[in-house]
Amino acid sequence: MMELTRKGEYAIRGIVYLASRPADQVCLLSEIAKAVDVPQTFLAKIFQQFSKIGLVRSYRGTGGGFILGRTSDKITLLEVVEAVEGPIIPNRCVTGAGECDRSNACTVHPVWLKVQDQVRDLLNGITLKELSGQ
Amino acid sequence: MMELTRKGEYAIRGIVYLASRPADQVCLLSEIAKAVDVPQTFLAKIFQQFSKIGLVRSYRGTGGGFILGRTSDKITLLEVVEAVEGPIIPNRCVTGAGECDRSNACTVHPVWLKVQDQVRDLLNGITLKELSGQ
DNA sequence: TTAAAAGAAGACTTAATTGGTCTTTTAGGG
DNA sequence: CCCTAAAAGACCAATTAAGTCTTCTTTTAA
Repeated sequence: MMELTRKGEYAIRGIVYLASRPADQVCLLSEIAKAVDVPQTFLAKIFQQFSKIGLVRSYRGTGGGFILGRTSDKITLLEVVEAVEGPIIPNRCVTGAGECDRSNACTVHPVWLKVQDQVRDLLNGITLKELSGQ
Repeated sequence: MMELTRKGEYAIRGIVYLASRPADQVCLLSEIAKAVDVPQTFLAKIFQQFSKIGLVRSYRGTGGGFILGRTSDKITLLEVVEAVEGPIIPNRCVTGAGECDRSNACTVHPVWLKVQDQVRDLLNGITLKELSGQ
């Protein structure tokens, strides 16, 4: 339970590697994929998601590649994980509206809320800077 | 991410219902399934898993059914969840031996360990007694 | 204007989830 | 001793999700 998918694992590996590179120079996807041992085609989609929400900035064409969208101390592990895995929701209960049709009886509800909070807090306290050992 | 599967949801619903019933009388699977609105065939498998690890005790034949394997204050939500969803492991890293072949570089490892600990602690602190409102 | 690179869409494969069915075992009651 | 109620167990099937690869488009520096 609670296992990260490959996608999430790859996402973390990839962006942590990017964070470990000089901040001012673009990094090829092919380089990242090779360095962290992830299928490049898969990593491409992951970085597209990152790009859409500004976690990374992309440059196309010759000399293109990726750089971080913000400095590595301003990007949290929570953002990275949620970018590709979706929001952290231990149970349909905690999503709110109508999802928990048994809400009256659902005594488990508050427990999941607490789990959600704790995990989010913890992941939110970790930045790429720390993870990349800079 | 971190979402419980149906199986986990059903498992909780089912055993919480059982905990809400008189402790000294066996309860039919068909009754539980109907009460918590879960396919009986699916719930059967879940309760078989419960039975194997002693979370519930089963009686076959006429007048058979299920009762809790221990009193409801001695069964935690963690046990229930792990019984059907497997151990709480946010990332292959924390499983130990060889799973994290990149362990040297894996700075994320300790974070997942912390997540694992926190979630396990929290779920371990909740008993069926509380959940069943007794 | 061409080659390098990311963006986008989708096809395909494999694995997990969510059930169902049918047979077997166990136990109680007439 | 048979019949019936109930869980156990072994399969099986549909659906969904995960993971991977392919192909084509768009952008842009040289």
